[in-house]
Amino acid sequence: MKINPKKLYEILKNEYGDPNWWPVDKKYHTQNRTDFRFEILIGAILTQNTAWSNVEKALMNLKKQKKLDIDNILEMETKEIGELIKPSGYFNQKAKRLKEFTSYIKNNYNSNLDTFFNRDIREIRKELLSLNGIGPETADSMILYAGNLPIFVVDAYTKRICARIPLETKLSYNEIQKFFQKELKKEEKDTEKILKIFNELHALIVYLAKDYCRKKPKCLKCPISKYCEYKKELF
DNA sequence: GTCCAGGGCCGTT
DNA sequence: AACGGCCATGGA
Repeated sequence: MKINPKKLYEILKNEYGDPNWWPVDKKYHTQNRTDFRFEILIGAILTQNTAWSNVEKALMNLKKQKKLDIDNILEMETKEIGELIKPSGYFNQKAKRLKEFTSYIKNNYNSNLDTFFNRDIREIRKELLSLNGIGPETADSMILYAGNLPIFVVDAYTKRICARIPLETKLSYNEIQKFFQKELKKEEKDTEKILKIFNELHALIVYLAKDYCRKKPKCLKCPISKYCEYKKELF
């Protein structure tokens, strides 16, 4: 049986419902008069090749010290940032990346995230990619989940699932992204709904990959197994 | 103890 | 262009 991105979305949506993504404690930001989008931007860097449970500990450390905003990040020495974000791993390079990214926003956009995101997506993306430590997935996560702008995020899970089904043979980041965006826009014209699908489908793919499409897959109960050619180890 | 997680950079081929 | 080594913590 054949499957496409829209069908995949419908099956996973039926399986998992509304994903809670990207998790942010908005009450914290309301009380402290900080921008919750900044937490998403920082989280996007902290979660690079790292379990979210570890990122939560790092974000919690920053919140406890009331350092989770642009000016307070920039006031800290890189070493001090590293101490707070240590649970998220790679803390030396991530501390440097956080500081570089944050100073970029302050210096070029006067710390105004509305100004930063209220532009052409391709411009935003190009700028993010020019910063050290921000690659395609981090940039696109920032644009989609902090900027609330329609771009499809590809990660290692998406590539794995595409290869196994198979959905798309060219497995480079850009090819997979183009494929999903084209296919999903083909079936849905409403901009708001496209944004919602981009937002949710990436999250749902992560769930699927964690529960079933693992490195050692659990195809037996996988919700898409009948659409997938990769059924080597049915246990 | 081993494996892996919501990647990206840099050097080598 | 593609690949390997490296970065680091914590949970399974």
